[in-house]
Amino acid sequence: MDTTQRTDQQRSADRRRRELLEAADRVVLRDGPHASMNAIAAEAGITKPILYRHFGDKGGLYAALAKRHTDALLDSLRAALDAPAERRERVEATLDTYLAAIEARPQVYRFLMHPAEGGQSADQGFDVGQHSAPLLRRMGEELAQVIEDRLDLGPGSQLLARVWGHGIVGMMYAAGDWWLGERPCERGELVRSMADLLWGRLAAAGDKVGGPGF
Amino acid sequence: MDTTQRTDQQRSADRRRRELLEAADRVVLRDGPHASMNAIAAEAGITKPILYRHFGDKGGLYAALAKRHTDALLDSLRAALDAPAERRERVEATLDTYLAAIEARPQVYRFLMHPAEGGQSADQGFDVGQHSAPLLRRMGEELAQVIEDRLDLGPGSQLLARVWGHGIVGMMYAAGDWWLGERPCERGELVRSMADLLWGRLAAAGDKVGGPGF
DNA sequence: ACGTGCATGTTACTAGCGGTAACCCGAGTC
DNA sequence: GACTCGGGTTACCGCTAGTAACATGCACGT
Repeated sequence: MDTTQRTDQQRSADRRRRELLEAADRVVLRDGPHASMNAIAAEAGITKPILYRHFGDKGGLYAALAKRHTDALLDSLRAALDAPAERRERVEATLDTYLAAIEARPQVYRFLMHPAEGGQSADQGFDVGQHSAPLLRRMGEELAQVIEDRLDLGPGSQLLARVWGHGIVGMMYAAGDWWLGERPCERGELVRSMADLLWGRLAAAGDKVGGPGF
Repeated sequence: MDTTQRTDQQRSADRRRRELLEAADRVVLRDGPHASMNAIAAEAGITKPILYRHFGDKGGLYAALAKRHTDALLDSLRAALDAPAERRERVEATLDTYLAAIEARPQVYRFLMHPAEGGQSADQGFDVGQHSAPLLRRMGEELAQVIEDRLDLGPGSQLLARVWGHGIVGMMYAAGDWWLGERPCERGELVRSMADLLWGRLAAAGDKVGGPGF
């Protein structure tokens, strides 16, 4: 096997792949998560079978596409999480970073959270597991790792960290989604409210007069 | 218009509708969220156009189906939330009820969280809003109402309650989904870990030795 | 008794999707 | 010049959601 030849080919293929991904990106941003393979191929100036040669199937293309955006988002989240500041400030910065991202590019967000179900081949056998968006899982695991690394949680810390990682990410997700739809307040206010929740204000709050508390 | 006649017709139509929904239920439970209209019609012993006459389109059928399950789940959650006990106990009971539900019937859960995207007619115009599952939204609003009714949160209580409602529901969702996929622990342990998070243990935890805390 | 609505049901179709087989062509190689 | 081989296309398959048009049976008014 000719090694340099092989690398040349691979480089060319990789360039093509990136071009195709960029075209796909444009289409998904324009048409939403239901962008068809035909449309993507047309945008890239080619026809379907090439896409299939490069990405296997629609799920493969969408996975590749999602990976880019997910990586980018995770990078900025890591940056916010690693900043030199108090814990509460970091938490707020991370929440704010996430919200700013979904606010700035809602279509990307929508695509990442709803990878269009990926056809029926993927879930034949009905595994149930991993039904939620890969982005959520990855964010959850990442946050869990940080929590476990940095916090002293005593026995059972690993499990606790993972539960919290996924839980906090879910909180961010659901509250963010609701906020994005209704825009009931400024971003900062939402951030503060969520941080308050994480800081135990739910447990500390007093009952309202007139009945047993929640 | 003959009123009794009309009610008779309506009652008959309603009965039929319920039968069809039950058939659809069986198919969705068996085949997952991608159950086709053909399959549902076959299970009901009829053919497609009847389904379309009753439910308009696939989204309508799925919405009707989801509403039943969502109502049922929300009823049991309300029961847990309204039990006469301490706040922490109630929170744990509610979390446990939710987790027990998704554990007992994962296919239903999967269906409720991923209503198969509902075709492209629904999101033409690309609203972005309300992208997450209706079940999440409804649970969030419901919980928000309870929080607002029962807790004394001072100024801005309404916004705070809604953020927390959606946030807690999201936490439950993501952690539950992860747990269902990996089964890393008993249900009770997950419940306790989440309650700990809500009770402020994240803020209270000490830094690990060797660096600035999270 | 007889049409006339009207709900219920069917067959047969369209349009579009994901995915694939088969062919096609130009560039490099012996 | 024949020969392979990567990049590309056309034309198709099977499946889906959704619909139009046709059939059937039961209640009604006259």
